[in-house]
Amino acid sequence: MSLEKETEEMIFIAAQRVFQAKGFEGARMQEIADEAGINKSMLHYYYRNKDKLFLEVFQTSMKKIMPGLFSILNSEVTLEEKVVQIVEFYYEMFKKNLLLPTFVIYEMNRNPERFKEFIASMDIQLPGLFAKQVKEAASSGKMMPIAPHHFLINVVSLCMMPVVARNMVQTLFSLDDEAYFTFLEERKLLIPKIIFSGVQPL
Amino acid sequence: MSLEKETEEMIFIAAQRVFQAKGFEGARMQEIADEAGINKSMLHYYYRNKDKLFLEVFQTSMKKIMPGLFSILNSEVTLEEKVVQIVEFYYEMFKKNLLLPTFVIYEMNRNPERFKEFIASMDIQLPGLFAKQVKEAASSGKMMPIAPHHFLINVVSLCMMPVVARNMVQTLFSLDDEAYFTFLEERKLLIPKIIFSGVQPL
DNA sequence: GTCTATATAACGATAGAC
DNA sequence: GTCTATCGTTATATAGAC
Repeated sequence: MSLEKETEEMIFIAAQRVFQAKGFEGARMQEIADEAGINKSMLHYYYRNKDKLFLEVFQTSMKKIMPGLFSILNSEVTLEEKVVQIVEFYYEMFKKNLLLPTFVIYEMNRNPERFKEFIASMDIQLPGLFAKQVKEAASSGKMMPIAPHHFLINVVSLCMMPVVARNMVQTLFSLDDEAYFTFLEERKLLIPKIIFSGVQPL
Repeated sequence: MSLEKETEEMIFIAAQRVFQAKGFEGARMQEIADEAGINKSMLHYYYRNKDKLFLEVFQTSMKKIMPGLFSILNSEVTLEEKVVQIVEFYYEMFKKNLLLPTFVIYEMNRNPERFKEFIASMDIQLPGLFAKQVKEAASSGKMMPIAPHHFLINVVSLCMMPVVARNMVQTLFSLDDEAYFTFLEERKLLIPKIIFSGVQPL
């Protein structure tokens, strides 16, 4: 009988946990092995070296964050609906793994080339439909004129930053874990309001 | 004659650059020495070990980000003016050092206890005046009801995230360095508008 | 204070038995 | 495939001459 798949997957899951918690430089192969409950040399048997193991983890993490965003942006729904869907999409993902966005953002900066390669390999492109919607909404007077990339960055910033800066949020506002999750939940409704109406009364 | 102060300061400046670019785990004492143009053992002579050197850099970085924010929040100006000042304050700082926010946010998560100690030592506290302003604006009908910490996090998120995720922004939108700085400059005017009116036409 | 040389420990990676 | 033992390298840190 063979447990290869199980072992390989256990290693990968352990690597995800350790890399996401400690980053590439801070992660230890020994810790990944301990976390997976197997011998250290198994890591090299299945993934050859630390770089290759990391790359697998990084790419898998990227795939959780980027393609979903772009398929929403490209879909045939209104701008309002897109914002709601993006917020929902991200917060449901973050709820399962709070370390994911920090990991991706940090490792993206540590190795810009690797990120460029990823984007190229996925042929992710800025959706023309989305840009068109933003421009049309502005020219028809329904919205103030705003560059599509500012619009997009605003939504993503309001979603991600409170998770990336989790420790700051919890410490400054004295929130325990439960209160922090409530805080995130509140933002699901809040962010679309801020994007479209700011703090103006309804 | 003695160059102690100069040497110590050169080390500190070099340490800032290396730690902010590579993080604690990625930084090498040798690289800091090279960057400072001095011998590696000088680092230990002046700062004893890597941890102590790092702590100096981290605390100095924190002091650039936190107290200024809170003094604006506590000042006697309108809510609108506070938002304008915060955006101005952060973007002028980031212009000088783009790595600062990423460094602080990342290292804050890597060692939550150290951040708590810092906050305690600075007796930084959530400004009551600011919270009062937000509540009053809501109860008088000028603003929608919004928790003060959401309001604050929204402003900080819109400022910081595009800098923390610089590589993502530049890659996805194909911005060279000059275009990226223009992008940041545009946000100085944009962020207060989004906070108070969202994307509604004026 | 500043250097050279070296101790010490940790890490990634490999060899080889089973 | 999985283990033990170990190699080779690199990192922080220190000792000691000047």
